[in-house]
Amino acid sequence: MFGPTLFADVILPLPLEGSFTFALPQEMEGSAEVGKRVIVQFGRKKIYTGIIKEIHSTKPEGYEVKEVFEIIDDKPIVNHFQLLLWQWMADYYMCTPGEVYRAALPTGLKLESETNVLLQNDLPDDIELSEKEETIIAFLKSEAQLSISRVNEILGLKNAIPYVKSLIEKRAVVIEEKLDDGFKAKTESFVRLAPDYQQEEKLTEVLDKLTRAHKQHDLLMTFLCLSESYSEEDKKKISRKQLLKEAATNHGTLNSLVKKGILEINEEEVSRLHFNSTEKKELKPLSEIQQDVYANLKAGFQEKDVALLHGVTSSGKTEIYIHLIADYLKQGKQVLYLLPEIALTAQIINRLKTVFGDKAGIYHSRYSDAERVETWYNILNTDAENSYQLILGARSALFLPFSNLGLIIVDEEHETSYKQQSPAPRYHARDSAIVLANMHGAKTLLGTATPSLESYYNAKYGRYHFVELFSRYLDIQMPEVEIADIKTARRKKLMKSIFSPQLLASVEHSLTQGEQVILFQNRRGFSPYLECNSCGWVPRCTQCDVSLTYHKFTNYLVCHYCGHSQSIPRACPDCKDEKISTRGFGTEKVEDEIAIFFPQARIQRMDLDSTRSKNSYTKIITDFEAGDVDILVGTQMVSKGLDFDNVSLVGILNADSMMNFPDFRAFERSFQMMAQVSGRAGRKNRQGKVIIQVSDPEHPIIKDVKENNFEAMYNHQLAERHLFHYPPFVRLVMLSVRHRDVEQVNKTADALAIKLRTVFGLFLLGPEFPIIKRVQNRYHKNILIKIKKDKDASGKREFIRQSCKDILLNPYHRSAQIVIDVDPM
DNA sequence: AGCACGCCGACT
DNA sequence: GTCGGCGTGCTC
Repeated sequence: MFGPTLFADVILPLPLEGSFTFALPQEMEGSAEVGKRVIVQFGRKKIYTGIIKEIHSTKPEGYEVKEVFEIIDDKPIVNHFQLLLWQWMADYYMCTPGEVYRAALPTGLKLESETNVLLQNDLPDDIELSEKEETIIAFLKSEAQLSISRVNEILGLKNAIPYVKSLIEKRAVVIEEKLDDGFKAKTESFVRLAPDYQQEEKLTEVLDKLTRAHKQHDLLMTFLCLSESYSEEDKKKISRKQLLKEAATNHGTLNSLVKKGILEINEEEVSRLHFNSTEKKELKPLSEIQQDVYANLKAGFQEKDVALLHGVTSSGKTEIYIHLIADYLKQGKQVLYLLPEIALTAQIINRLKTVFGDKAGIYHSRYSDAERVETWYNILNTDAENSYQLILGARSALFLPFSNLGLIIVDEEHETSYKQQSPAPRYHARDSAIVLANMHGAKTLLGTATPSLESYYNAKYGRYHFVELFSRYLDIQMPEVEIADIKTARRKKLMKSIFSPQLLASVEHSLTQGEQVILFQNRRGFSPYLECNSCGWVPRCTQCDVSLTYHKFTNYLVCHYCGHSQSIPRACPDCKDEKISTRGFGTEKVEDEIAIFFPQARIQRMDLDSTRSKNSYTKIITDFEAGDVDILVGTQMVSKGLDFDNVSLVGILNADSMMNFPDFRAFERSFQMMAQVSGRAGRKNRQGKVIIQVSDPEHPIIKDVKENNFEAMYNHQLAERHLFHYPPFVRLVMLSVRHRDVEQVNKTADALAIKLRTVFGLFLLGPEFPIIKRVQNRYHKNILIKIKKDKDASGKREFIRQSCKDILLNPYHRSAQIVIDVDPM
């Protein structure tokens, strides 16, 4: 007997280490290829789509090999560069290749099976069934098939499998594994002339006959007019939707013409991507300064692979990017332009679309999954006519099947949202972009008005090429920054609600001038929490260890960690007092309070809650741009990617809350945030104003913001990071031990720490409870490891990985969960 | 992750 | 006695 000769190592979308080997049946030997998807059975019944990582002829020892069910693709959908990137990510961020695969592919490309329960064909009617089994059968008679989750739902059980199993034994039902269809091409109906009527004479004849059927006559005429304007290649077809709209008629009329055999309707696949081949505009010429920067960057790329462009807001960075992109596209290279999710606004997209037209594609979470799949295929087919050469996208765009990258731009490089928090892979898109670029021999450009300390350090010490651009475009002046000392104001009873007198006066002034105001409060909701006036009781989340945030609009208390919400207690459960009042303030409260002082002003709020629906975000921005809003109240969302022309005042309501955040990056972040928000003030020909309300006006960070002194802030922070061993001088790895039971968390975390301390010694901090020690009923305890940069980093990583594995092998600890976060933010 | 198996407490 | 909980082990 001859066994199979070829085997495929397959990556499965599971949190399991390594890949799994399947046998390739003879008939697949020719078509199997690395990067193609395969359908395989894994475990007793589950079916998954895996990716072929390698093909070889080494028969694995020690277990029975299963066969590949089917090869899905004609051509690989994942290329060599991608597999390399996945491998690097799994390695560096200490997760499994399956987890990377999960994150990388749009959902429509990874099918997973679902178990369906079906009625046995010749159902014997003399079987005895329990009540629950009867229920299942009754439902099956009306619904034909039920998923396991549906069965659970019907029976109101968590796990109904035993009942299904018993039914199978009684030969009443069968089960089958069904793959979701996943991606489906979109179809549209097209109308064309039937072959018999394609000659002129025939048509005239028909039109004459139709004189009595006015509607049909008109419809046919409309069709002919429309098809006139199309070229031969389109074979004179018109979309049904368009035809009916133009002819202002209904389906019936069209159907009559079809019945008479004059017209035909066909379903055809169409693209979901929008190609509108608009006239492309010429590149705007660069200003002299921009031209210098452009030349400087190009020269820098001759020597270094990464460049950092530190350019103040409105310095025209985007214009420089556009020229660089054009340059790489001309060389036939692909370009990836990464932006944080919230900065991917219509503004920036339109700007690039007008220059690059159909060469530019967009990829981010607000696009449907089907669109993402089409974008994926589009990039895969590099030689196709409509192939994108430039992709504008959020961090996940990193995973697209680029084959020929020349340049990656990471805009707003300092943004923490580039780091994926969960689930694994907890990757940083900026750092991964640099790695990806290296694989392609491409260059990376990091751009920002407020560099991260990491990038700044790399630039300062020569790892990156460094370019600074300090003059604003059209010589717009930097805003004047004023500090409002709210501690003193409060003592002197000068504060009006949450506003300092300076701020109110300035808002008044701006409004009378017909100018717009932005108020920034880095906290959503109405109040951070409620508190009982007599006993100090604070409502807390039942699942997590946090106080609930009060949302006035919905009149609910919401947990910002798990999303749990509940209504407001009428009285304090502890002391029965009915006086419960709000403490602190969020965007909602700012919105309410400012309305009291300026009742005639049009106020709009922009935060996670007000932009939840699909188009609300764009609407708020267009309204604000159009001048339909006087005061915009928002969280950090207002600081991203918006170019407003008429904003003369920016108010930062509570700088303390950012600076007092217990994190070693708090000062860096506060500085960046304040600088970014300030950048929204002062456009065109007048100087804008920024008012920062803060309790400690003498704080060095406040001083640095006021003087717009980047250097001072960076140098001071760098010195501190150096002294206390924090990034960029060391690499951090955060281990989070989680368990339902506090005692268990303590014990497991301690055991892990002891093991790790043998290598890391004093470079291990903790274990300690984070500020939020319980999330969704699980206790967390963190261990922070600092890895010195000069040492063998990959060996250390391996040691950490192994230690976690060892701990979880110990029966005493195995019920705990350990989450590894490399370079946590 | 998902699933099966096996052990233990609390109810018809 | 069985139902349903959860801990444990395995998947090419």
